[in-house]
Amino acid sequence: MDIKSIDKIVSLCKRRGFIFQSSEVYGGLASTWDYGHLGVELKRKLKNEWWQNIVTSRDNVVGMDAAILMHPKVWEASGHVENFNDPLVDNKDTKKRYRLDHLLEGQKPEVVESLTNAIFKDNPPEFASEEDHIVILTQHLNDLGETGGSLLKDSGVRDPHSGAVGNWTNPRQFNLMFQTHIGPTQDSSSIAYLRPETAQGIFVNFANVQITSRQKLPFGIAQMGKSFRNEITTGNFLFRTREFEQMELEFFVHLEDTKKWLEYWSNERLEWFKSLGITPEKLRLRAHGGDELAHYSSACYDVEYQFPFGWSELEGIADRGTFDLDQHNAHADKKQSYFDPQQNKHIVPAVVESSAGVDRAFLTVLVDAYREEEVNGEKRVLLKLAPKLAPITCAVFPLMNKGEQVEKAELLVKEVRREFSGFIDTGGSIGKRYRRQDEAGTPYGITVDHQTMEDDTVTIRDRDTMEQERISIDSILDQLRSRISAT
RNA sequence: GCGGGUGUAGCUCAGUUGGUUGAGCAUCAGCCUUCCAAGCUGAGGGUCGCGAGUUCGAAUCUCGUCGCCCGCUCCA
Repeated sequence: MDIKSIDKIVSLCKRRGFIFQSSEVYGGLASTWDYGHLGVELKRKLKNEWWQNIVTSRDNVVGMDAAILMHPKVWEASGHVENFNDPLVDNKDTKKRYRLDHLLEGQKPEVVESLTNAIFKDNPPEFASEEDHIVILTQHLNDLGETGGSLLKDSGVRDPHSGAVGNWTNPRQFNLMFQTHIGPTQDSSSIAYLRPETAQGIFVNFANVQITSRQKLPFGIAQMGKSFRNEITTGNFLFRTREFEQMELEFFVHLEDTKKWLEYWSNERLEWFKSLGITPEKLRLRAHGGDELAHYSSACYDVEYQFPFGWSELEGIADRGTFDLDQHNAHADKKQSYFDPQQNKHIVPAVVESSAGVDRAFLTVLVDAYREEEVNGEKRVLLKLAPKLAPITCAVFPLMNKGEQVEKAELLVKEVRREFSGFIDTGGSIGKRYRRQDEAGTPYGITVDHQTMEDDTVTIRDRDTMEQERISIDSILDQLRSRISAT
């Protein structure tokens, strides 16, 4: 599948009612998308699959649902206020952009020294380490504002891409958290943030949930919901957006067991994606290198999918140690701890996190399902969605759009709807109606014909094979059940 | 944010040196009655992304702006 196929999927999504661009009538809002009538069904089914797999089917995981707005101190404790931003600089000559700290790390010692002298003149502070040195330089350069760029240039900071001294812009700070105000007036005391991850809602409720659910280590708390990040660069359709939905599991364990559980959940999560019918060869687990790890994490696996635009992350499974609970214990009045009966003392549990993007999973399912086939010299576009995920499970057609066949079809679609999502289509030739449903990803089509009127049988047609079988109308629900469970 | 590309009907695209925007598909109504999109008749749908400028006249030329795509960076 080539890179163009994302465009084809965007087009199909709009044409069939999966995804529309947000605020389209006002010219659109950058990288925000709305789910249409088919999209919302697919998304709900995807989320239900996750909840069923992570929460409902397990006795050691419970769910919760925290508010999007939280006390601002949550984000100070979590490190997001401090760390969730990156000063960036651009080289106007090469048009390349760098994170300032990464850029400085790669410079020669004399360049760093020259910068240090320029910033601190004659009394530089003590640097605990080389890393600390870079952090402090980055901070000061960022604070310099108007003169930062020329300072970089004068100190001879080179562009790793060209090897030449860069024509640098002033460093600019991007805070990735959306700020808002609580209360009718916008004074500074009312600043709040839209959460950049759902995880913190779980951490600050750890003790509440643990005590009320009477769970013992190891156990998990799961949540799904919207999160917001002011991404510098968005794109690839639904892949990177500023408003997105997460499915997160925080699994609390004894500190010495994190490695074991990290392996366990990494494999569980990879298998889950496979269970959605996604091509296994296009899924992989990739361990993070040391330099890729987030500030809170000591080990991490990504579940990745091979998109037309390359291997990209669907989900991160991370060992966060005791970082989060420690942070809240240091900042908050109320302590988050666990009484371990074996050791007869209070401990701070470590956590293994699995954090998946709903919209990314949605995009993956669509991209993976998209097919163009040649049938009798004609192109057939279909979505080979897993039947359990398809927005419409079964469409019903009267072969002729008249009289008793239509009445019968209306009765049958009602029957289908007792358990599955059904849709009746009376318009156009039967072939055209099958193809419409192929494009929507509907796995089964039931057709009422002349024979139905004589012996109460109908044909059921399979989307993928296009083969039909004649069945009794009494067995429709049984047929659908067994066909779905067989996939 | 910077660089490159792009924007005409729901979708895919035409549109000449500047002169009243077209096609195919889709949609809707009717006819036809047929198990894999192409039968017949008719209808609806566009301030050519938006705003200025040049011009007698702009989809077309210029500038600005917004959205989308690719790259740089970051992440779910």
